[in-house]
Amino acid sequence: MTYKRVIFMDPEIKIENVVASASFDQELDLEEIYERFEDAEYNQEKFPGVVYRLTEPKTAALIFSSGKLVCTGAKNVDDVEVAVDKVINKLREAGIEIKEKPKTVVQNIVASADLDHPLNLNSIAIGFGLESVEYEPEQFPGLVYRLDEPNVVLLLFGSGKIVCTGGKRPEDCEKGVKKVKQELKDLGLL
Amino acid sequence: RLRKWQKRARVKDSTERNLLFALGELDRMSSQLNLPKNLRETAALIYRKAVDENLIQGRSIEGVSAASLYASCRKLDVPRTLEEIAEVSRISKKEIGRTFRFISRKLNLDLNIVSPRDFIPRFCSKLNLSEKVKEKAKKIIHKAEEKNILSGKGPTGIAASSIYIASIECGEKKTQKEIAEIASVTKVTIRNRYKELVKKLGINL
DNA sequence: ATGTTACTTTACAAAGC
DNA sequence: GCTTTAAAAAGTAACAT
Repeated sequence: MTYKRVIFMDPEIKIENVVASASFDQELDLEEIYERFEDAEYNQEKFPGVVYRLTEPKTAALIFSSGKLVCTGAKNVDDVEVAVDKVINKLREAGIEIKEKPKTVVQNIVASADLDHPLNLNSIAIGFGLESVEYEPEQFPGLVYRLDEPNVVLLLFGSGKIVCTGGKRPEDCEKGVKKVKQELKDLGLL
Repeated sequence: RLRKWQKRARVKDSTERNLLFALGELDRMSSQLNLPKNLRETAALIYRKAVDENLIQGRSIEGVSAASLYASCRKLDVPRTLEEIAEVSRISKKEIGRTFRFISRKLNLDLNIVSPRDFIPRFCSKLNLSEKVKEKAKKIIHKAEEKNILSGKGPTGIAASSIYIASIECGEKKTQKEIAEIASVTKVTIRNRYKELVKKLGINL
């Protein structure tokens, strides 16, 4: 840990949630899974997938009859793999044949960061341009800022805290935060 | 050819029927809220523009009407709360809010950011407060803006708290409950905001 | 009067209505 | 479009103590 990390991780971001998807290339009998899992939820009327929660890592898996799966709640990309492995083991223990582990694809990463400096959202909205920003304090306390490169959405708060979402890789969030930080500096708002 | 012509006539027909319905909605909501004529006209202009840009697709006419009305109030810097608009509409304030954000982005309405100051004249009038209270409340807001202690806070809550403080300072005290009802915020919010304003602006009550 | 819980916003996949 | 899942930010609201 190292040098490289210290240098390139500059705008320390904390990954709060990772959403990923995967596909077992086979159909699954959700009724069977629901019966054999002690703690799974399944209400067809409510939602077409089985909801299965893991405590370690604390995540939730949504299992569909098509054999596709969604994993949410992981605090880092590696935990997604751990969670999916546990779901596979659980399925096999329940007597459901799973040929091999599918590739997981990260679909979204939510991260938080702190600029350690209060922000004037009014000035930022005007400085960034009312057309590229959304700030409606009656509806939500955060200022919504959409970036094209990287393709992420940032929520800026008066406290200086930031939420970055929409990234596919941790670097997307890193870059996004770095970019707003620089833009704020350029406008003399930080 | 004849079919094509008939189809066009039918489309034109329904478009006109929808426009009439929307204008009727705008008029109905406007009268219920006692909005002035120029504001109704602005709302109609915004609605027509939304139709021209095909923004109604996938949205209800009532929702776009309510959002257009909210937008026109914003355009003229005499904002109503989403709560107030929702009260005279069948659409929820959540949906009116999303529709409003959508059309204001697409139509480049370039609206000013809502300032708590914009609510002072209307709220004070409803509370029968004097010109002196209005001016004092605006001064409080101005100082708070300079100190940047308003970012992210709801403008109606700040307007309400400023009025609460100003009414006491001017000897025309109104209760938190009275102000809360007119500003559509809870008394808890007024209490929290006024305590913060008093503390951070060094006001002695 | 305070405390807890819950809802607002952002992104994203999944299958089905 | 909606439904469900997760998580953060800060403000406001609703209901309980």
